[in-house]
Amino acid sequence: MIKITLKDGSQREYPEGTPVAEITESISKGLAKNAVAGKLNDRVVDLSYSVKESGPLDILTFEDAEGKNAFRHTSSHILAQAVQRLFPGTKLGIGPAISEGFYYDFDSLHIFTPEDLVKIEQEMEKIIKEDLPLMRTSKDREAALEFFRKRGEPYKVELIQDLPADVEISLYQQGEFVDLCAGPHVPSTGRIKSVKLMSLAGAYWRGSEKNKMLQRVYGTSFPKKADLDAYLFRLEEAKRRDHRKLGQELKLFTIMDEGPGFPFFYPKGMVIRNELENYWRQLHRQWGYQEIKTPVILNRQLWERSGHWLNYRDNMYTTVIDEEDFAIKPMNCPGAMLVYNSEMHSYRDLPLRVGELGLVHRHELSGALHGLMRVRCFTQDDAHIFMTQEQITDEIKGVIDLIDSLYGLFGFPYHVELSTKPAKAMGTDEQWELTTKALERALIEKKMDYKINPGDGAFYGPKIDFHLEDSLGRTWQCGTIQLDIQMPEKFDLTYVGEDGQKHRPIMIHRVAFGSIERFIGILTEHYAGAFPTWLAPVQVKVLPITERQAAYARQLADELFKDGIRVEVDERSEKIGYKIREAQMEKIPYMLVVGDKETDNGTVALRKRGEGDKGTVSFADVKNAILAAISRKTND
RNA sequence: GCCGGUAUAGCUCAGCUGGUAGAGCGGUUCAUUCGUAAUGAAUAGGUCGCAGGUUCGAAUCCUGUUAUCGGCUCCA
Repeated sequence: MIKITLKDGSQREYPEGTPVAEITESISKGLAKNAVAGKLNDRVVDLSYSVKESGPLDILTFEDAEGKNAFRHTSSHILAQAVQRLFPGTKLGIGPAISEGFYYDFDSLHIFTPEDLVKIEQEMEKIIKEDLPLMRTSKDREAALEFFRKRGEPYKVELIQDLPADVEISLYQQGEFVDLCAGPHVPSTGRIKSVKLMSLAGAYWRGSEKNKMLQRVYGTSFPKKADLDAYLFRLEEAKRRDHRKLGQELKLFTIMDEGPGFPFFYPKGMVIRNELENYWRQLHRQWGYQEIKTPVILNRQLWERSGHWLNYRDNMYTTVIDEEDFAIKPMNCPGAMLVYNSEMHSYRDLPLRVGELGLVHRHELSGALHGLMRVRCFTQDDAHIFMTQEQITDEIKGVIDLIDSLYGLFGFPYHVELSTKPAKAMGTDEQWELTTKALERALIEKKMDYKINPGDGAFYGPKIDFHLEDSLGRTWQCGTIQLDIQMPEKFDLTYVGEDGQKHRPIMIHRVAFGSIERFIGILTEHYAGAFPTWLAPVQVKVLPITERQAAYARQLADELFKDGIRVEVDERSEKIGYKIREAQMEKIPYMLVVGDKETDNGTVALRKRGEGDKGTVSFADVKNAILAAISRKTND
């Protein structure tokens, strides 16, 4: 007999070799219906797995991450089976489950079209109806290689060859279809109730551009049709929030053919930018920063000295001036170095915090461009902090606090990653060790959860990256804190210590917004275009019901304008419903409707975004409420 | 950069198998003066991304090119 401990702590005994499915059945019929896999002694297993050892057992359903994985993974096998039925000779790449579904990579002479997806989906539904059981078998290495060679699956052969020697090679079979797979899987294809193929894409074999490009089919699946519908609805909602669409509709920015990756900002987008920058300056003043501005174009020698010419050349735009090479800055640091070096510094000046809203240009691959999120020119809210070794931890902690307060203002969830030494890097391992440890210590002292991102540091130093989560669940790197002892050496930075000797400062590079452009993109999606009043391009719209109230409307607007409020009057001879509809679509936070009644007694009929008609109120009260919302930067 | 899709008026899109361009919104003008998400009428606006080619004839077919969208990170 074996002893099984269930999630609730209760223990049950079963004869050795009882399948997980039977154990599940004995616990609850309902659970058995929803079970997709088991987790025995922390190992995920099939429901058909015969339990031979005692230990804790979790029954996984679609609600569990690992259960979802098995469910989607089986879905990908069904996809591959359908494709091989419809397009015989198609070679299989890999077909894993991913966060929102699954994919399978195929090598086929036939180029798949969106119409094919419909046919494949129908074939998949057939396979689901056939309710084929999935059977696991294992083979030794030679037999497995032979098996896939015979079936004409070169990619599977390559995968087996790369498997570690001691690992069990398992196959899963459903009907005529067999795939190399570690599992686990749901017991039969009939369990996949609702499946949908989403898109087609090219993908390099094993993710390397040196390899052949395969055709990838993306899909998703759910145990219930309603769940699929809910998922599709969420995708639609995400599309409605897409900053590229909203940016166009709300006239915030545009990207034209004439400047791929180089965004234009319209007046309304500039309002948001300027508000963000104003707040940024206010915040940095509080945190003891100074501000500078360095040139966009600087000569080649500088970039050679900083190491960019050697390490970052592929991403840099260059130009020639009077027969001399120049580069358009991809980073602000070398300029800041020159500023630091332009005068002598005492230890009394340190830490010296120098900020710069610097416009940088980087050559990104054309296929990587994406609205404001991935561009070829953007404004970094940069700063360089020059300090002594003793000041490192406090300064890093200060920057973490600054960034946290900035993100908190918008209510953004974020997580932190620590990126370590990349392949292409300057400096010794000891230097990297020292700086990486310093960053880590600050994180530990701040009691922050973080994940290590190996090899993703800047070429001059390790970094702490802040990743925001947007409305699509994608994460975007925004803030970053980089610790650097390379640049101060390259530029021979010094300060005079208490001892009257010259010493080498250590430097922090850091950004909080990251890129103002990207941050605006993220904000747009976050608020679905309904920016809080302090950021809204137009904060108030005064809507006279007829021409008779035009003078009163203008008078109100003037008063608001004098107090710095961004206000417009809609004096067109349209019906009030039409004016309201338009203001609503522009996502204006406050509408002041004025008719004869309001004109006569000096009031307004307030309509607030998201709240609708608030009735008649005194103008002074509304004005004060608006001013308060702006100055407190309320998330309204 | 690579794979696939897309490119028609300011915006969103229609235009079947090739016969020389259409709607709605928006703009302008006029009428209307209206109480909480679209008043009516008239009118202007496009060398169909660009360059070649096939054809009597190309928005439509072919080639190239540019931009854009999705993907190329999730590893049996």
